[in-house]
Amino acid sequence: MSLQHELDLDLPFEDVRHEAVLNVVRTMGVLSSAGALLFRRFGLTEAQFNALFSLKYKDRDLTQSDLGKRLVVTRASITSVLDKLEAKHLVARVSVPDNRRIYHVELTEKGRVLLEKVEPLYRENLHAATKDLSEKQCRTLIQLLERIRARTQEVHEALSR
Amino acid sequence: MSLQHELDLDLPFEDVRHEAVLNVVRTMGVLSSAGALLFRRFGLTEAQFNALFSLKYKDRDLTQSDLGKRLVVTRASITSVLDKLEAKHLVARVSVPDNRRIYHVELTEKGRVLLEKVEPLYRENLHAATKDLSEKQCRTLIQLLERIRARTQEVHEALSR
DNA sequence: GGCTTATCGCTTGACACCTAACAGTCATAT
DNA sequence: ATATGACTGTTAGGTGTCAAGCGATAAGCC
Repeated sequence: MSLQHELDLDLPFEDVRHEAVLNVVRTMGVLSSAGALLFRRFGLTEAQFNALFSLKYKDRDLTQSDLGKRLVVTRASITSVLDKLEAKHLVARVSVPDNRRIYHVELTEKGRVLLEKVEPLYRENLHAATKDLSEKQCRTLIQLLERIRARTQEVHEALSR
Repeated sequence: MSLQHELDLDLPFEDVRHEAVLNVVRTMGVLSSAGALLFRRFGLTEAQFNALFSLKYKDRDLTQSDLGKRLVVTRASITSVLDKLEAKHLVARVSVPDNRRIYHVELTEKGRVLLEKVEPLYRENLHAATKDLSEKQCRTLIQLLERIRARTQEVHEALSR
């Protein structure tokens, strides 16, 4: 369905670039709420699932700051997400002898077991969502979005100055 | 820049569909933070700007629920956003004689003047962000995202049941 | 008229996120 | 050795969001 109709707009978009950007925003919204619905069945939020997922596929020890970089959120946000996960015994903060400032964050066995149940459904939904796209079209999409990100980051830097 | 590098991941994605979906998510994040940076200069949040923008281009009276549909947020969210905007005298809730349940939301003169300053910069950034895309590529992007949304909504409905 | 049902806006509580300020720890330079 | 600066994780305060539930109002039905 077109965005114009989806948002109950009376007039069509006059600017295809505007429409493209809003399509990204809207698609994110749809993906996000479908994800939230799935995760909630397991008592998880999106942020919590993303943290667990990152921890499962890490290939080296991650500090809270490292995790923040991967999830693109601030250290302060990571703290609160990990607090929730730790309270549920799904992750553990492991002290590092050499450096008492940092923790290494690890999945617990309980966390691993839970993720084992959620992840297949997550991947299933992921593939259902992109069912109408060929692999080549996926790659086209990725390329187009990368271009937008590159330019948007320039805009961001320009605004920061 | 590729998502793998951008997120400081050590291994490449093994699943192009997963990569595509995460690209949407990440692109939204970048667009959103660039937007937030711009709007903040005018004392606005993204949600507040979106509300003002919708109100400017409405072609009929909008209730809070109508506005919620266009912005794809719940009525509860609209209430708090409008509270903030009303406190700044940028919008007004106009009572409707025929139906005492509803308000019609209007831009005030002050709101219109403010938007007159923000909107050109918003559009400028929009075009900067999509500078590397031809109009045709924009349309391709839109089409690909529409397909993802359609399927994702099916997933959402399946999960709701 | 009187009843039910639906809709509207609002309130509350929970969550993720941000910014800013903080304290502890490490590294470095003086 | 000691002071400075950089880095890490935490806390506090505020925003936007949602879900669930409320009272008020409107619309439809008997």
